[in-house]
Amino acid sequence: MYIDDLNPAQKQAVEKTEGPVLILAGAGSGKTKVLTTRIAYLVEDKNVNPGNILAITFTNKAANEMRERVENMVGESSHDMWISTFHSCCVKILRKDINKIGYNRSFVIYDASDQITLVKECIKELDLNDKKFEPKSIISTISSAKDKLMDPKEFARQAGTDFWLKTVAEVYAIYQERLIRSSALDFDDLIFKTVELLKTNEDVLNFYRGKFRYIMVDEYQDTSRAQYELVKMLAMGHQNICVVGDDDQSIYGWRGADIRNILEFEKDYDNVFVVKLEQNYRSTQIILDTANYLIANNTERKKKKLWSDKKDGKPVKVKLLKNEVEEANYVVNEIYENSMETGRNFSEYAVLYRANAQARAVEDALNRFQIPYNIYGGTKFYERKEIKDLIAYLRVIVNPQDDISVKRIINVPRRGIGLKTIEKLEDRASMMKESLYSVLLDVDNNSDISTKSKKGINEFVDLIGIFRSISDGYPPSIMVDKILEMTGYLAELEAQKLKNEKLQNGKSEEAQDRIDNLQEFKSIAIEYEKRDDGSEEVKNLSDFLANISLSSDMDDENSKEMEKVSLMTMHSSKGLEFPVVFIVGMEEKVFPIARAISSLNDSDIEEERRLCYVGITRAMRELYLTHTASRTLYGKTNVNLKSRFLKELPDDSIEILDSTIKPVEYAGKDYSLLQNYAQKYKNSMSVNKAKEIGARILDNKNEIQIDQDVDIKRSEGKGADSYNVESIPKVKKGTIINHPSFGEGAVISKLGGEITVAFNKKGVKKINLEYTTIKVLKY
DNA sequence: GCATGCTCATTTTTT
DNA sequence: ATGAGCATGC
Repeated sequence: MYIDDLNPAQKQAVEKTEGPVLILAGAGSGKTKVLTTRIAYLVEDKNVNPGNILAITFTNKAANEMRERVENMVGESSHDMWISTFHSCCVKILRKDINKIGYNRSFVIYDASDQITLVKECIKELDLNDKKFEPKSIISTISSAKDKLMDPKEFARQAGTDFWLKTVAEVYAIYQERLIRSSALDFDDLIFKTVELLKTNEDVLNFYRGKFRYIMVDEYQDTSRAQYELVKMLAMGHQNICVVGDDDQSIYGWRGADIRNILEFEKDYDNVFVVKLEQNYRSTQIILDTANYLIANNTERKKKKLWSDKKDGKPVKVKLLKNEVEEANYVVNEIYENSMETGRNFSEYAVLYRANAQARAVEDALNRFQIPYNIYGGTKFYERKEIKDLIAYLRVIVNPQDDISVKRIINVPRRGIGLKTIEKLEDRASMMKESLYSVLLDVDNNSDISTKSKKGINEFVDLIGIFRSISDGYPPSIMVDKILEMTGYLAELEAQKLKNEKLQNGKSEEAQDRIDNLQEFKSIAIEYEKRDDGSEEVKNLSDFLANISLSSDMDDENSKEMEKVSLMTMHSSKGLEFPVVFIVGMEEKVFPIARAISSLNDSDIEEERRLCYVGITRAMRELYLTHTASRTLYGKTNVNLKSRFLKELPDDSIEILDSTIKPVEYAGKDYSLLQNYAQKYKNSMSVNKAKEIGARILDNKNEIQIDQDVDIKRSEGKGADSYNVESIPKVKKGTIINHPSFGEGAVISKLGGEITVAFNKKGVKKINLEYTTIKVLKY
C-alpha cells in the first residue's frame, strides 16, 4: 500500500482524516505525495465516496498533476472527485446556479486586459483626471477589495473622507454595474460571487456542504480572505478540512494572499491537528542549511527546520562579477562546463531572477554560447492581438451582451465603422441601459448613424447572427474556422503577408506568425474537444472559453520536456526543482527590490526574503548566487551593494569565489574559451559562427575597456562590498565625462556623491552619482 | 482611419 | 531598453 512509502510525519498527515488538519509542509517535503496518498487512503481505506472529495490547488499545473497521480492510485473513481483550482471550481458552481444571484449562466470571464479596457471606460464616464487615477492602480485596489469580499457599498463606507479612495469607490460601483450588464465576471468575482451565492442561498450551500465531506486545500499560505471564507463556509459542519502550506513560501502577499490564514488556522478551527513535514527529499543538507539560516531572519513565521539525509554536497557558490553581461557570461560558462563535466542535460539547469527584465542579459549569453533555453513569462499566447480578436468573436457568440468584446471586433476586419460612430452607439446604449449589441440590432431606426456605417453594422450583426444560430451544432474548433473564413480575418492576414512580401519590409513574417498562432489556437480547441477529463459534460463553447481563460502557458507540458536551460523569475519557480540553480542579481535594489527597501512596511522585506528562500530551495545539488558591481536595468546603470540576503547566509555553507574584477582579462579568457567550445561543443557550431562569436566578444572587450575608465573598484577603506561613488576619486573639477542621457560635459564641482556638470548641449546640471553611471572621457 | 513619432513608466502573476 | 499609450499629421 502507498502509505508504507511515507515517513512518520507524512503518515500521520494521511491517517488523520477527520477534523481540521494543518500540514506545514516545507519545500520539497513531499506534500503532493501526502495529499494524493491521503485522497487514496480516504477512498480505499475509509470507504469514502469519491464524489465527497474536494481538493483545491492554485494552479492548473498542480491540479493536473494531482489528478493524474490520484488516478494512478485509485483508478477511474477519481473522476468523481473535484480536483481543481479555486477558480475553475467556482466556475463549475456558478455555471449551475449563478442565475440565483442575478447573473446569466452563460457569463464570460474578463481577463486583466479586459479589466483595463472596462476601467478606462469608467474613468471616462466619470471624467476623471487619468494622471491621478491610473487604471492599473484602480484595478488593483478594486481587486484587493474583492479579495476581502468588499462590495462597492462597503468599499465606499470604508473609504471615508479620503478623496482618492472615494473616487475609486465610484469607479468600482460603475465597473461592477457594467460587468453585471455584460454578463461578465472578472477573476476576483469568480470567488466573490461564489461566496455570495452560498451566503444567500441556503439550499445551494447545503448541497455543497453535503457533497464535499472531505476538503483539502493546497498552498494554503496563498489564499485570500475570500478564498478563506469560501473554504470555511464549505467546511463548516463536518470540519473535515485539511490545509497544506508553508508560511515560509508565501510570496503572493501583493496579490491578496493573506498569510494570516495559515498562521491563524489553529485559532479559526477547534482541535486542529498540526503536522510538520520537515524532511526534505530534494536538496543537499548544505543547501537546506543555507535556506534555513536565511529564513530564520523572518519574525512572522512558524518555526521549522528542513533537514535532508543527503549529507554530501557542494557549498553554495557566491560570485561577484563586473556587470550583468559578465554575470550572464559567467553563468552560461558554468552551465556549459558543468554539463561537460557531469554529463547533465541542459534541462537540469535553471537561472532564476527577481524581475523578468533581467532575463535579457542571460538570453544574450545563452545565444552566444548556442545553448538552448526556455524562457517563462513574457507575452502570453492568449494575450496576442489575433488571439484576443478571435476569442472576442467566440465570446460575443456565447454572450452578445459582452460590450467589451463587441467593441473590440465590431470593426475588425474593417467594416467602415469609425470611432465616432462607436461613440454614438455607446452613448445610446448607456442612455437606454442596454447592451451595445442590442443597439446594433436596432441600428436601422437610428437616425444618427450614416448609411455607410449602418451597412457595416448590419454586416457585423448578420455575421454574429449566423454564428449564433449554428454554434450549438458545431464544436469550438469548427466555429473558429467559420469565424476566420466568414469574417475575412484570415484573408486579410494572407493579403498582408503577400503585400509585405513584395515590399520586402520583413513584416510578412509577422503576418505569417499571426496565421500560425490562429492555427495553434484551433489545435488547442481540437485538443480540448478530444480531452477526456472524466466528466460527461458536453464540450460547448462557453466551457471552452472558461477553460482557456483559466489556463496559461505555464500549464503547457510540451515545452519543458526539451533539453533546455530554464529561465524564470523566482515567483514562477515555486513548486519546481532543478539539480543546478543560479540566482542572479543578488544585489540591494534588485533583490530585495528597491520598492521593498523603501517600503515603510517591514513585511515587504520579509516577503522578499521568503522569495529568496523559495529560490534557494529549488536547488537539488548545486546552487550559485551571483551579484555584480554595476548593473544596467531599465536603461539605467546602477552601482549596487551586495544583497543583504547574501550577508544573512551561514559562512560555513557558502564559498565566496575569487571576485577580483579584471574585466579585460576576463573577456580575453572568454574569447579563448569560446574558441575551444567551437571545437568541443557537441552541436558543433560552424567556423563562421565561431568567428562571429569571437567578434562579438571582442566588441564586448572594447566596451569594457572604455567602461573601465569609470574605475569602479572596491573602496578599500569601506569594507569589501562598497562600490559607491566615493570609489570614483579621480573625478574632479575639469574632468570630461559622458552622461548616458545628457551627453558630454565638464565637471564644475563635486560635493559628496553629487557633481555639477556643464554639459555641451544640455546646460548645467547636478548629477547624483549614486543613481547614474557616467563614463570618464578625460581626467 | 491609419502611420509615425514622442513621452512615460517600469516587480513579482495565477486565475 | 523597451514597449505601450497618446498626439499629431497625412
